[in-house]
Amino acid sequence: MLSMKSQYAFKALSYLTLKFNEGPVLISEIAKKKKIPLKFLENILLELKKAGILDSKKGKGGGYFLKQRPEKVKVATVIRLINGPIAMLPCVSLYFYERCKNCDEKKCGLHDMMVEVRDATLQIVENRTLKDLVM
Amino acid sequence: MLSMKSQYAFKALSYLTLKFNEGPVLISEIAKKKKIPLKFLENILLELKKAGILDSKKGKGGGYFLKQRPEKVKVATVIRLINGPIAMLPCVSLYFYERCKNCDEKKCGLHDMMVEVRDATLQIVENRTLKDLVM
DNA sequence: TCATTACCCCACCAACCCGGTGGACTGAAT
DNA sequence: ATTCAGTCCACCGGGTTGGTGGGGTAATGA
Repeated sequence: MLSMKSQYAFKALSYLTLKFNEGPVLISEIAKKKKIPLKFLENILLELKKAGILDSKKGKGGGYFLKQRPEKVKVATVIRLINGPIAMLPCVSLYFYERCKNCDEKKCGLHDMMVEVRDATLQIVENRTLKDLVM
Repeated sequence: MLSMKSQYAFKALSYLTLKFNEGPVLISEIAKKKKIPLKFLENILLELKKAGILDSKKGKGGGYFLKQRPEKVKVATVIRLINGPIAMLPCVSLYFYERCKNCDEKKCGLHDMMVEVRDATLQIVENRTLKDLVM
């Protein structure tokens, strides 16, 4: 399941997508409109900024805004960044791979099935962007 | 991600599937063969029994065994039991549904996408059984 | 320049979950 | 009665989740 943090991230990003090209948006505005705890949102936005998804401007008239066009930001990227692995097992994860202990991947039925699940999921989240979230 | 507990559950169930119709299997045998901490495995098997997937026999010659035929036990059932929801959001879960707060399901882009992910996943795990894990 | 604005950063918190352990008890078979 | 093996319950350390508080610092604009 996606954590609260991930859900907040998507809400905030949706909001910033709608406000794309309208200049910086205050954290407090996003927090209020999307009903996200202010300080918690601060952390999330900062993390998204460090990952290169958002950018910010300090001082009066400052705030956060999308660094890239909404259709350039894949949903999968955001999930991996804020929530972690998309796959159901470490041994089938593309970005967070870890070998199974005591289990031969070559002939593990669970492994094979989870590869299928992973691919079916990626098929969707790798091909959707922030733009799709607000349409 | 599936928890260790879930992975242990699948390992144990695979083993019991191979030993199907050979009578009760000792917890200690499963623990040893599958390298699962004994006491932890105890809890897991008990949970699977309470859910009607396994049955057990006490005393000498006792142990655990599958209550139903391996092809009758869906992977999805085991995941839901030991790991919890399969969906990525509470508001798209079929068995663990919870309403989103401050988010209209009718027009939430994330919601719609997660319904797709859920269905793609269920397509797989609802149609695979313990038997498929050992083939 | 200088105050204000608003992001930046760090430390901390309670509650919960995960992975696992210890010990006592109960029921069945010999 | 004894032994075997599952049942039950309580507990535990450590990590994660979902926050909160407070001060620091960079940019703005008057």
